[in-house]
Amino acid sequence: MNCKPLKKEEHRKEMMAVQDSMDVLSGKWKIAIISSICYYNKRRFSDILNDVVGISNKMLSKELKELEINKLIKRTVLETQPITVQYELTKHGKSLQTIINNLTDWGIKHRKEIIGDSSETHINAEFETVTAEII
Amino acid sequence: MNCKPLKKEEHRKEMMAVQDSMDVLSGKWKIAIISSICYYNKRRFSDILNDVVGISNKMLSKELKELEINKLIKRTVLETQPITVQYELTKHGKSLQTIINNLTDWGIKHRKEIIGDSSETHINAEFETVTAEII
DNA sequence: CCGTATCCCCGGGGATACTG
DNA sequence: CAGTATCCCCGGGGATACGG
Repeated sequence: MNCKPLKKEEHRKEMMAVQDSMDVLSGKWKIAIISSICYYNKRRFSDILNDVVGISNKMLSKELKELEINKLIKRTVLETQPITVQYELTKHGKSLQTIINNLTDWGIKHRKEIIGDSSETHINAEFETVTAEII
Repeated sequence: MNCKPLKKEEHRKEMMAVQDSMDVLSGKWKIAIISSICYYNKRRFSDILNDVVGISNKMLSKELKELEINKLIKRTVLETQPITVQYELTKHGKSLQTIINNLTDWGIKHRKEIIGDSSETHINAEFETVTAEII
């Protein structure tokens, strides 16, 4: 988005590229998953399931598959008993760090901009726990 | 995502921040809209409707509203006849440029990584035109 | 343990028509 | 022109159960 100096044609290509990135990252849980794996370096299915609060096994399976297709993570089956599976970031996956750091910084700026506050909760956090079953 | 050196608590905060950013950006059309406005500097509703291929007026209206709530764009009603409305990026909106540039660069890298190719079409492009009605 | 299969619901979002 | 209102469909995604 260098805005001004670009010809329309180049602008179109830039937009496609951004969209490609977003397609890879914008799944509901992608970043949380990447972050979990990155934080622990190597991580197993059930561990990630615990790290990423709220995700179902179905979704985790699906998101991991997509991340693998996009070559961001590597999946390794360990011949333990019973079988365990290990996930880790590929080089390509690690190359996301800059992006994620920028998104982090901007997210903090944004929070201040919007609510002038750096409270605990995620801005769009859901509050199911509050509305929990009464009956 | 500085991965290693962070305590769990800080890691949690970082993830929230990234998620805040993604919530703002990951709408189906957000980036295209921002990009359109940025490219032309000031832009009207119907113009954006044309720029962003495939978007409906309903969605455009909705997305613009969200962008405005997040203070990324400024909406100005012009007292023309009939009325026209002008959208432009706020300072906060413009602060996204770094992010979007990074996403652009990464998107290009990613395309090469995945298909070893820099063809014309958007990776996940839909191909409805091909499967168009035969009957 | 690591997923897949099945069921089912809800809301995202398109098409179209209408208003100020 | 710049949206709202209405209708309606489809698939994302949760809960649960099952298989290797």
